[in-house]
Amino acid sequence: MTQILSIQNILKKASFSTDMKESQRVMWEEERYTDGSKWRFLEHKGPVFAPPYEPLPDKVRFYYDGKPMKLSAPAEEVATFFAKMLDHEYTTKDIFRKNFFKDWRKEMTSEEKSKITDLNKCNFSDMNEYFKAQSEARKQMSKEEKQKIKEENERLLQEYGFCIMDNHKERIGNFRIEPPGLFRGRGDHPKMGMLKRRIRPEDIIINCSKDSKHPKPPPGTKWKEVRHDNKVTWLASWTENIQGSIKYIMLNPSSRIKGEKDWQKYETARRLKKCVDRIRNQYRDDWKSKEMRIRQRAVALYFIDKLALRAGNEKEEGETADTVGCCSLRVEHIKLYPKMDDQEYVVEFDFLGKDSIRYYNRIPVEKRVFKNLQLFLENKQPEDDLFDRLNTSILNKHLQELMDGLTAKVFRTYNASITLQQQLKELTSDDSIPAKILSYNRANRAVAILCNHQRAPPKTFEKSMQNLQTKIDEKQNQLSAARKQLKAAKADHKASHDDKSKKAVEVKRKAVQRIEEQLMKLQVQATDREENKQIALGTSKLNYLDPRISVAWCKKCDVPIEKIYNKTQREKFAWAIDMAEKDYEF
DNA sequence: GAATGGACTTGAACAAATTACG
DNA sequence: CGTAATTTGTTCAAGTCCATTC
Repeated sequence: MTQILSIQNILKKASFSTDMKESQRVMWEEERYTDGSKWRFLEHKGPVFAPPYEPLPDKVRFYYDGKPMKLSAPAEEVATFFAKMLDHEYTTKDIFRKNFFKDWRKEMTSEEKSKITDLNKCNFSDMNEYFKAQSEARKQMSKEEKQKIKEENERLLQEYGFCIMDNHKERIGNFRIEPPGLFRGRGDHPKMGMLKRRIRPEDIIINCSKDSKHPKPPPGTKWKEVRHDNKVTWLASWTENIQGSIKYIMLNPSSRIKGEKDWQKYETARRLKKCVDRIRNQYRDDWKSKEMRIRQRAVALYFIDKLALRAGNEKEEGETADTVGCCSLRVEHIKLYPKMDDQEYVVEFDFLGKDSIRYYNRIPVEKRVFKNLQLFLENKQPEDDLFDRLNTSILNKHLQELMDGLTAKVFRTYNASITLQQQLKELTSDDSIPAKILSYNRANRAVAILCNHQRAPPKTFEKSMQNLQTKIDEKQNQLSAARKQLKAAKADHKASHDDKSKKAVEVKRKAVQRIEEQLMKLQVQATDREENKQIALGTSKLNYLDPRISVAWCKKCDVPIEKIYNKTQREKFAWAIDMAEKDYEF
């Protein structure tokens, strides 16, 4: 309770606002509650369901064992899910095929079931061609047809894409129900290929306020339930059939409820900044503890702090891909090197983290940490837990005692934001705007590397790099040509000393200058792109970097905010754009 | 405490829209 | 102007963390 109250007080003091009028801002402040409720009034139109299945035209055939076969509608629908994915690597994977086939058979009639017994004898290529042709046809549609679709989408957005929460019209994040399809788990997921069933109104729980106009279910259907729970922020939910977890319809990041939460997150990280030295001293001390659980806790916290690792909750074995975070690291995920090249006490990490993204890092650690790790590894098998006396619950309980509201993920936020701030200070030159933006991207990149935000190198990367290089070469040729011309013009002017030739010199000088700038811009672009090959900047920008740092930097360096944040990002960070001055310190 | 459920944030992949280019 | 490259937006899976129950 004290925690909630203190947050409320912070909210009140800091005049949280976007581009609202003063009167509205006061209203916002009055709308914040101390009892854990999230809203007083909530009205919306309910979700938009996936369009019903449209059977294939008869000419599109499915072949079993070389012979055409007409499928019942339910079996055909599931078959189309597979047919659409034929070019995808998924359909070559054993688990995917096995899971798909098992679930597909459940949708078959008994005749189909007895006939179709081997997926390898199924030929979906005709269906696959059909869908390719369809999407090609969609691309070839006339301007008018495309415009019509766009207008229909816009109408749907206007009708279902917004809700009223308290006194504001807010954008909904995901108002469409997920369509049925084949589950695409990441990495080695044991459930990949399973059928994600179609969601019906009878599966949906609606959440809205009692005194609002309740959303109407589609004709002839009913909601599973209509409830009025203002302790939560979601508008609708349903239970998904793959993991049995709940999915939600929630508001867009631009909404008050998400913005305030985001702001709180950064305020918590700033509070960590004030006491991080104390906490670091504490865990360094704990490396010497006579209790094993405390040493483990302290080493794990060191990793979370230094390497920005995720907490690492336990996962149910066999239900998901085998991935780990800090607390769930196993012996097989680290290697210890007392000496490596010219460094001492090197730890090599190699494991699959969230989304089965590989984390690989070699890092020298302090001797005490190294000795502790050796101790933790004693008498263990590769598949044993590295921190056998620790889990995220224990760790977070400890962190809560060190600072109000502190959890493992706050370190990620804190280290990301503080790194951006430091890097911006270090890297920013008083150069041209493109050079400043390169500096910003480099600072952003340092954070993305810290957080291990990777992306698959774009398919066309090599080619686009080459194209850019060609352009640079061309520009260089242009430049030397322009310089020659300038020289000639100067000589001409020296000879004639007339106004006309003087003007010509000026014109040529300008031309050289322009080309130099263009060349510079291209070179900067090439550097930026090369450095960004496998790094994804978006995730840290959206989730880890206190936007006020970026806003302040833009103001200080005279960089228009539009160069850093696009429209959506400006909407999400409206509160920060409004709040931060050029001297803002994280 | 361990297991489970629930709510919410984070994350890469993919699709659509927009911009750059020949 | 049409096409290709790039950026922006959407999707939905996969985490974190907290509350509840036994």
